[in-house]
Amino acid sequence: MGHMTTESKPARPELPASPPLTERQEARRRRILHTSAKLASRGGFDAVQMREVAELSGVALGTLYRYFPSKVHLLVATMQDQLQHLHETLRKRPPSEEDPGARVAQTLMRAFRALQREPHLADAMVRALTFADRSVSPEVDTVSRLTTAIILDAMSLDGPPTPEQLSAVRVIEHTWHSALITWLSGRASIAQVKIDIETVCRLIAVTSRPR
Amino acid sequence: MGHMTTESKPARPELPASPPLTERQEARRRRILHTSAKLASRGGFDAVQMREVAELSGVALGTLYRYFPSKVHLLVATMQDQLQHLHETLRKRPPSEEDPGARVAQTLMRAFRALQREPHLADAMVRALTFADRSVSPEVDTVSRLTTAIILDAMSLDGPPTPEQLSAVRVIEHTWHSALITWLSGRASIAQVKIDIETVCRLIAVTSRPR
DNA sequence: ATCAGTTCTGAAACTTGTTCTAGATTACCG
DNA sequence: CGGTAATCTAGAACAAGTTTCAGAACTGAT
Repeated sequence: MGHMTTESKPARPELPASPPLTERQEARRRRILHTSAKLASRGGFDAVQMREVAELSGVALGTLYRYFPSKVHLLVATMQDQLQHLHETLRKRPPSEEDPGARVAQTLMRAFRALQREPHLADAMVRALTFADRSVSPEVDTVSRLTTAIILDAMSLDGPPTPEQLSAVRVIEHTWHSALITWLSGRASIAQVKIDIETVCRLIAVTSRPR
Repeated sequence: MGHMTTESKPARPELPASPPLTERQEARRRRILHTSAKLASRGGFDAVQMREVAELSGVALGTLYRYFPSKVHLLVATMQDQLQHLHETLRKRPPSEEDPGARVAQTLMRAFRALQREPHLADAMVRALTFADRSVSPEVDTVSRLTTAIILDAMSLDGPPTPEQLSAVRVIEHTWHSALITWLSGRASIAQVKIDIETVCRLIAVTSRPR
């Protein structure tokens, strides 16, 4: 995979992020993300080829790399994008269960069903996420924050979450990502993922009750 | 990363696995694994370069690929190897805690400290593990079974584990892998990983008690 | 409208995983 | 020991991620 060295970079001198993007730049960015999602839906991680993304987006390869400094950056950004949509969708139909743990489980299973409809896209995004090295940390962190927000939303707590609840949420996220990976690589069935999610969601009850 | 297509392969026709290896073949395999671990210890996933592994192992590139059909296969096999060692080491000093959950947490923290001594090696192995696609499933499954065995050992149950306990162990494994990734990519501190492990290990208490 | 600086393009080059091929070596069988 | 099939070697070739560079197009300020 080319270089992908783990060296520290001198605080990326460019990147169209700090200065606000012009309209055409925003459009380019959007076009690239769209192409990326389309190719990913077709054939997963391997099907997203930088040259092809550039070509289909009507952009030079160098430009693609200016917007997204690596394939992993691109796919993580794609995931951010998709997660935003998901978050909005989920917001509209809040979970119906009573128990907070059950609500979270229900929400995650909804998300899981959405991923099942686009397994290749899921593959590309999740693989990129777990393969990301330190240079992608900020972007991965954003994804993580989004996921946390979705779970906390599902819990619909009265007040702010306790540290214990936040720990439980972290563990739920861990389980969620890892369970997805086992499913995507064919080592776990859908039913198994469901069980794992339901199992980990019991932690919410544990951390809500006084010990 | 070259090809790495996701297509199904025709049930690998060769591979020195089914027929027992000759002595020289066993030696070659061992040499390769050793080189792999050495390079990985130096610079992580990226530092394990197939040409260099071949050269340092005194083996042609084609031979390396005959023994390990991809870089990910090689690194997962390396992980298998390391896990065996770890398992034996852990067996010698069983955890001292009373509570099963605490025993598991203690064991995993020991393993974590071992990984901290070779963070680059840990990086290479864990990244390979989570990046593995379907073609590596059998090997990844072996690693998973080893990990399960280590955790079950730490629990030192009286009888065979209940299905609920097995679910808890699965979730613990998920958390373990994912927490390692966040640590390796610099998004979580050692202390944070510790908290996550301790949090998830509470599930053992939950699933041991009658509900 | 012009100029300077940035951004974008097109194309080649480079890196590393992976595959392929022709010829040597080795292992095993009679 | 001789022959044959499997294995190994050396090296080229190929694929896809990444970098680089010269020049065209665009932007913003004057």
